[in-house]
Amino acid sequence: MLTVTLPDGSTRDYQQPVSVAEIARSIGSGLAKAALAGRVDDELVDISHVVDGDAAVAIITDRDADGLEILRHSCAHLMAQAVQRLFPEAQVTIGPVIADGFYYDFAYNRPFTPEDLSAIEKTMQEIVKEDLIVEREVLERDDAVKLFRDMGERYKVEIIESIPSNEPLSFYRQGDFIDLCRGPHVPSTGKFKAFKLTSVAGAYWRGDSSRETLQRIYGTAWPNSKELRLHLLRLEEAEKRDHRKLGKHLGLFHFQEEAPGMVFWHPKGWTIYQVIQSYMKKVQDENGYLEINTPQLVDFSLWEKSGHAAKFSEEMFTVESDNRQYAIKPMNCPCHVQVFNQGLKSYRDLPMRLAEFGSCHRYEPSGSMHGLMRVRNFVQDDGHIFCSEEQIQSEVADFMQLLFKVYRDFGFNDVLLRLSTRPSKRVGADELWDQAEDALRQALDATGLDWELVPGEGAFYGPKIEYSLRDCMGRLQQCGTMQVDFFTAERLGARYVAEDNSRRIPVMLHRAALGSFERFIGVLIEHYGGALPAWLAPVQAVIMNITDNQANYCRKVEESLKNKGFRVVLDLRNEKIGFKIREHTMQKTPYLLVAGDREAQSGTVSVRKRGGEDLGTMTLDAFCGHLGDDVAEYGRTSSDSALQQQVGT
RNA sequence: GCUCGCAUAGCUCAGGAGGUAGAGCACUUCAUUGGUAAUGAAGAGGUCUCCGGUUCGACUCCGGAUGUGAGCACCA
Repeated sequence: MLTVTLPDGSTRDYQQPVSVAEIARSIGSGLAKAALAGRVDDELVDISHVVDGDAAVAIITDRDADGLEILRHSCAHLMAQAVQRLFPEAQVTIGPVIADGFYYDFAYNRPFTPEDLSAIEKTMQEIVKEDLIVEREVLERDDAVKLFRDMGERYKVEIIESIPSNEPLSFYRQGDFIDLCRGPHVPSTGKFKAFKLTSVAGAYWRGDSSRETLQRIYGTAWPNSKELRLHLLRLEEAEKRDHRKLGKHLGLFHFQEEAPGMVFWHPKGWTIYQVIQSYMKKVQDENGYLEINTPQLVDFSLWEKSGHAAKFSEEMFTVESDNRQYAIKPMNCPCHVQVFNQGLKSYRDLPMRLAEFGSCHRYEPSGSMHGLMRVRNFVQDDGHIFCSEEQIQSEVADFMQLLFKVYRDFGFNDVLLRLSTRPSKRVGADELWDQAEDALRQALDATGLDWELVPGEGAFYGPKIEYSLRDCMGRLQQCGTMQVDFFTAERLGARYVAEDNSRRIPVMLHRAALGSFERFIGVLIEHYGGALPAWLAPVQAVIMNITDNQANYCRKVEESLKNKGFRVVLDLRNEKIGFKIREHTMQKTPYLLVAGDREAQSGTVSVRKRGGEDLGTMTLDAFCGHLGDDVAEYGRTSSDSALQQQVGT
């Protein structure tokens, strides 16, 4: 006799051990059919799993997040089986679940082509029709090694051999295909309803660039074809919002072969950049930062002293002049220490917050560059806070307030916080790392927000908090950073006089809110799909005449709006009004002002928003008020966001 | 940097057994002065990314370089 408690709190008694599938069947035949797996006392299991004691049991279907993940993981197996049917020489390696789908890496003597993908997809459909039972088996490690060695699957053998020998290993078999897997999996291959193979790419075996390249196939899987279609639609939408495409279309910037990874900003793009920069300048002023500016070229020896050359010399641009080796600065920190070092500093000077819109050059690997998102020349909204150990926490907390305000003004309410701790290659004593990591941990806890730990991803000189924005497509964009550094100040000889007249080494906090202007603008363009809010829009309003009669009136309107500080342009071209409306709508100008004879006579403008909304005819003053309000709103959206409630601002 | 693609007019893209190319939009000119997402006509515009090779002949085939795309790796 055993009692099973279901998620709704109800209980069911069974006379003898019972499988999850049987429990599902005893609840209802519909559920039995939909069952993909089970959750027994918080552990995910196959539906064949037998419950032999009192337990809390939930039936997992594809409506469940876990169920969808299981479906996708099983779909990776399905794909591997199909690949091996079509290409018996292909060796299997690993095939995990990723966001929205899965991939599987194969070792094969040639890359897969798009034609191969459709063939594989077809074979997958066939296997689905065959509705093969998926069975779990447990093998001893040595038996497992033998099994896969006999099949000639040397990658699997390597994986199995790397697992401790005393662990029994589970395998899943479907027809003639067997794979090492923790599971659980769907009960049979008939359970898949909607999947699609999306792309192929090379990937390194075990993620190690010194090892062989495998052929990776990406796929996506959903509970039904409608959701699959929606997903594909979302991908299309994302493609339309691609900042590289919009940057060209809206005339914001360009790249060219002579300066790979470096931006040529056009007037409109540069306007956006300048608006953001003056906004950040203001925010920093209000928060006690002192803006500075430091040289582009700095003798290589400084980078040796700071420790950057040892780790990044390959990625630094260098210039030789007068037999001296200079580096084009890849970062601003060492220069900021030089500013701090001028004059004897007292504890009374701390915290000293130095900020610079610092242009940096880094020789990024060619394959890593991506539009504005990853470039070789970028400008950070960089800042270094020199402080005492006691001041770390409040400085970190203050910075977070600044950061959340900034993000909210740009229209981002969802921020993900991650703490990256000591990497294997690092400088300094572990006790200092303990201290630095603790300081950040406490600062994170103090926000009351959730945060994630990412072990081993810190900078070589200290742990860091990374702030990622969730954009409107649900993607995470890492922008802000806060890093605690106990080493650089010491290496570069920074000292201050403490209360007891001793010389102490200041702690250095490296911080940026936007990260880089380039990347941040890229994120903004994609987040807004190019339709930037009025405060950021390079052109806030366009004034259009209907016939030449109103040209002078339009010029007056332009002048008066410009005098009020608005960014407006005139369009007096000899074109029909519909044509002009269409063009400026496509250029995503927030406000389209039309002036015909009626408006010219009454001193008004007819106002249309880029979305097509007609605000009617209003006086110029009324429009100025409207636009002024809109600009003052920044990009702030829903006032009830969880983030705002939690940080209480 | 690695794997595999891609590179044709300002932009978006066609094209051809290897015989130096085409559309739409944009641009210029002319006509048109029209009230909320495309007025009409004409014109101009190209060393088909670059360097080699094969060939009577290469934009097309082969090799390389550069840039770029999707991933991977990297990211102070």
